[in-house]
Amino acid sequence: MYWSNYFIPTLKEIPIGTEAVSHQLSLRAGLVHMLTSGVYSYLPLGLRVLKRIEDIIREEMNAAGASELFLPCLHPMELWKQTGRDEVLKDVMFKFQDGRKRPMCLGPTHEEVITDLVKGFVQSYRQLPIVLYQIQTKFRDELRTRFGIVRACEFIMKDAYSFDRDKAGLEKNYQRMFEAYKIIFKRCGLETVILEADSGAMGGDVSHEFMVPAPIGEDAIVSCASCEFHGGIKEGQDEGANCPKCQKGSLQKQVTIELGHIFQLGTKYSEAQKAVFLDEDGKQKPMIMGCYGIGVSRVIAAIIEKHNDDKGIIWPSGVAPFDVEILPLSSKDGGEAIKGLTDQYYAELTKSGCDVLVDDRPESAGRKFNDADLIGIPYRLTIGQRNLAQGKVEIKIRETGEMILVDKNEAKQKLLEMLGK
RNA sequence: CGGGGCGUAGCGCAGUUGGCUAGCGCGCAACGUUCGGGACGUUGAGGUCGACGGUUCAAAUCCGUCCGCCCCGACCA
Repeated sequence: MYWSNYFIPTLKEIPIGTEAVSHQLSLRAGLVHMLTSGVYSYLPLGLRVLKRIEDIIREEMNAAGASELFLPCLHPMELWKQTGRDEVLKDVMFKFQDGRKRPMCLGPTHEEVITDLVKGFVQSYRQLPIVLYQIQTKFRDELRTRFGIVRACEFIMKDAYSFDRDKAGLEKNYQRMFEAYKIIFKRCGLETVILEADSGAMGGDVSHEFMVPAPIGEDAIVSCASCEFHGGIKEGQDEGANCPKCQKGSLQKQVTIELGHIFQLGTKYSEAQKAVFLDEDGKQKPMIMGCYGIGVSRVIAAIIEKHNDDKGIIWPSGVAPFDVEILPLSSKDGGEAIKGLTDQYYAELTKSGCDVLVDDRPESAGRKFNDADLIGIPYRLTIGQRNLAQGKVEIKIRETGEMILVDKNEAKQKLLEMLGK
């Protein structure tokens, strides 16, 4: 991709009305744009990151035996009445009437829709278990939006649902999802704290939250300094109190962002919606359900929150919008050689499976360097007359700031090694 | 939904005890000079001062109502 032919509107100054680093940087690096409070467009660079994260999620969900589908955003209120959640969630639902005067809402979550779908196709225990997931926009009428895409009215979520014939099956699927989540967040460059949690309006008994400690979190937790105990702050432990688990360490307070939440739902929805199957013993039973969510757009904010410096974003390689940025410097003489080499690297690296961005804009060196630091591509290949006169080009590693001069004929190989391609 | 802050050009801001044609920096357009860490000069385009109403000879500035955005809290599948 050539920058001059792409759309990366970077901002030099910090936008007004932003406090969170991730909010500022997602705006400044041209990742997202606010339409109105809590409603964001994803610009090309932001969309690339989103797709990288989605692909990681897809790989791990598929590996865990889940099948991807895509459910509607438009839901008839009739469906929500079946579980009574039209009342429970009435404050967060965007509700309206369609042209035929049917009461409708924009889906804030999809338990009712998926249960309705599955019950129509499954009659026998032989068809279970089933695990389905989707990556889709959710709509919640948040009175208080927060920190840009961290808490928005319209956001992207991965939601998965498991259907089992018995509790043992549910526990097995739950465990698989639990393990998949750990891998997903790790691949996104995030260290998570896993917490046993309340099921809230979702219902069910067992539930775990995947939290990332960050200054802009919405939930406070306490962690033990000497064992791996974590707990919600609501449980009443004070900072500095003795750990209830090991009795030795003192509790430290942390603020966290919730990125994932998984639930063992049981039969709450299947009973209400009559999603039943005929078991081996000839008896009709409600399906045992679990649901598993990840706030995908929120993951972007968490990554930026954890991976940045005063110059900008530092993308972990697994989610970076590009692998390499080639930065040719304009020059009075030698311009042709620089351009030729740039195009050659671009073609060769692309052919080798790298996503490459070329900053071919006729801008000053300083500006291009600063923009490169801001958008945070892991590796930068600088081609300038000064080094080229010695037959060298420069590779800069965004994370460490390390700069390596390499022979121009070895740059491609070196980069492929660094990228592990 | 309670409390606080803010709203002047695409972005960041000044101007607010009422007073001339509303200003600065960045960005943008043109030309020239530059070219390894946000270059320089010259010229230029760009504004319902958030909206509506009021006070006044005169309102970005004072008063009222509303709208929008941000932060804290309540809420949060």
